[in-house]
Amino acid sequence: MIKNVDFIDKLRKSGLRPTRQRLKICEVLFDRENTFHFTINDLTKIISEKLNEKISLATVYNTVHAFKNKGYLKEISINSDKSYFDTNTTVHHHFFDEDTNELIDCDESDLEQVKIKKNITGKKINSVEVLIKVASDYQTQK
Amino acid sequence: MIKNVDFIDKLRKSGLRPTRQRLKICEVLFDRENTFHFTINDLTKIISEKLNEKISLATVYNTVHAFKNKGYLKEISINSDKSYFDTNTTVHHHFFDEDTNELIDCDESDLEQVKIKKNITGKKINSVEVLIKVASDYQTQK
DNA sequence: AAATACATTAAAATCATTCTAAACTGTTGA
DNA sequence: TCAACAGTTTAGAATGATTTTAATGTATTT
Repeated sequence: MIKNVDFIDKLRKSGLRPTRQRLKICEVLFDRENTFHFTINDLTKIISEKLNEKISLATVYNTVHAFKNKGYLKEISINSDKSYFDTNTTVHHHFFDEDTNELIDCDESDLEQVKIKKNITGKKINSVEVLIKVASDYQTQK
Repeated sequence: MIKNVDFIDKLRKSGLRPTRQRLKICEVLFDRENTFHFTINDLTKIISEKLNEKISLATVYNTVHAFKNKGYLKEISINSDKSYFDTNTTVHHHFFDEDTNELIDCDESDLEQVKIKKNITGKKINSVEVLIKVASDYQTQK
């Protein structure tokens, strides 16, 4: 379990004031064993239902974007109707379960290094991301 | 150049009535040499500015979704604020130019086959998509 | 050509996200 | 310590993409 002072420190070092709201959100996002994937909606629900805290929706958006800009969160695009965020900010790939709308991290050993043989003149590669969509065997392909 | 009768035929065979609006949209999307990537906004602009046609926005959405459902278009998720569509419905990967917001198809030879070594029990893989984000050399990484 | 089912339309509704401007709070430094 | 300032939070309004509604229009069937 991570202590609150650690988050206070982390926030201060990033030039973000450690407010009650930001600390609560830190607890939800970073005080856990595993990578956490969420939408703003998920996070808002956890805050209000599980923690019984009242944080304005605008603040949730502000905070998540602030954390993203500081490199503590990564935004993932699966479909266009919603943004997913990931507490794992390393370069990695994903499985996306179309039955449950759940994102699952791939680790190093799950797929072989993606080799790109062409590059676009004058441009550098910023990221290479693989998204593997899966669904139940009996389902029809989308 | 593809003839209108071809589109009429194609639409009928798909169980879609060949209306004036659908035919116009077919011309824009499918009467071209290369793969076409677009947003609803792009398409609407072409229809009204280049073709001087008036097609209701709802119809553009309806038609694009109908074409997608029939497998004539593919939806691509790059970022969450907009949907991109692609007239190339084969399995293929993309470069995304972050300077211009332009999507570029990869062809077979641009990258080596992506090998997935793990699979999720009870689930089958529906798609494997690679997105390579590029930007000008002098730009800072996003 | 009537009847029917499918399509189009403008406008309203919806949903995620961003903006606004006022109130609030952490931090700084006298 | 406390005033002043800059950074934050907030509710509610605004925005922008997309969907729905319900009325009107049109292709197809008989």
